Amino acid sequence: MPELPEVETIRGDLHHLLRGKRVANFVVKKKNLLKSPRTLFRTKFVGATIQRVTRRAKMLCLELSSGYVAVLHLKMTGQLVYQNRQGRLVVGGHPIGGVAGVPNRYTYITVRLTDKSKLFFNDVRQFGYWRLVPRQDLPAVFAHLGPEPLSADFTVQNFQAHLSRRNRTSVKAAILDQSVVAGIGNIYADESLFVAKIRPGRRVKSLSRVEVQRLHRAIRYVLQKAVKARGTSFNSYVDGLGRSGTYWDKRLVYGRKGEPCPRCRRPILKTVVVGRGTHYCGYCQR
DNA sequence: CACTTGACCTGTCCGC
DNA sequence: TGCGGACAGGTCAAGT
Repeated sequence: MPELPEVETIRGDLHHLLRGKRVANFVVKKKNLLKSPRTLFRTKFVGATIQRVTRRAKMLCLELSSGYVAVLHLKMTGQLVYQNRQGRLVVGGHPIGGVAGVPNRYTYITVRLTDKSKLFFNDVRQFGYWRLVPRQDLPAVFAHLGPEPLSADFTVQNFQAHLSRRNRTSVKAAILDQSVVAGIGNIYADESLFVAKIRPGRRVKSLSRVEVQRLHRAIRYVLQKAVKARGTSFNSYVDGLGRSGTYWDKRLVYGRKGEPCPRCRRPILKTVVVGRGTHYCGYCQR
């Protein structure tokens, strides 16, 4: 699931829930999900206080009093579920229902805090990971990433410069490339290209200056709208913290094959671009 | 060098 | 109902 809006939603919730709490215990049931040694987690994660929760691209960072940062990636199916000390599952301070049995058989990491609350990491496909890196190494860890699309340094000029390094690919491949823009995934790529009225398979090189401007604007518009909606979720329980985002209802083309285009009412088409399911309007997008 | 494809895993859905 | 195959929101390494 998680692209920038979903990860940002989870970040905000977790920041309020975890800030100032100390890690009491860390249990890992699948060690392939750890990209740093378990012993490092025992010495630099356990016993440390979580000072804040931040985000870069689709990664979450738990910034620790030990001078280390836990860097988490949810990939396709990773979930973080917080359980308060009474055993209730909580989002943003409000108890929630609807999360199927947590912990469950896909709970591969459990963090117990000293106040008896817990953070569970579930991941059906086991693509997600946790790393632990010294804070001063973060710039190197993120060195390959392009600009944050919702930050001030994501200007048209900056976007153009990063895009032009992928002149020969499709524009969809380019905006999915995290070194061009950080945080866009398959859903928001299709949504942004629809708003910009550009076909996903167009070569980057063929884009006019105006089209690049439209795409830049569209990316910001779509991501902002999705963050406000708390992201997208596919069913009642899979947003990262157990509550569903509402962007799913607002989506324009993604997952709408055969449905009428919101602009011209012609049916939305589905093809494959860069090996990914791709939805677009064959009339509105050129 | 730039770009595309396969691999990593498991679950679900669709057609026969 | 069972079974095989395609597909799923991400990203690498390996291949062309």
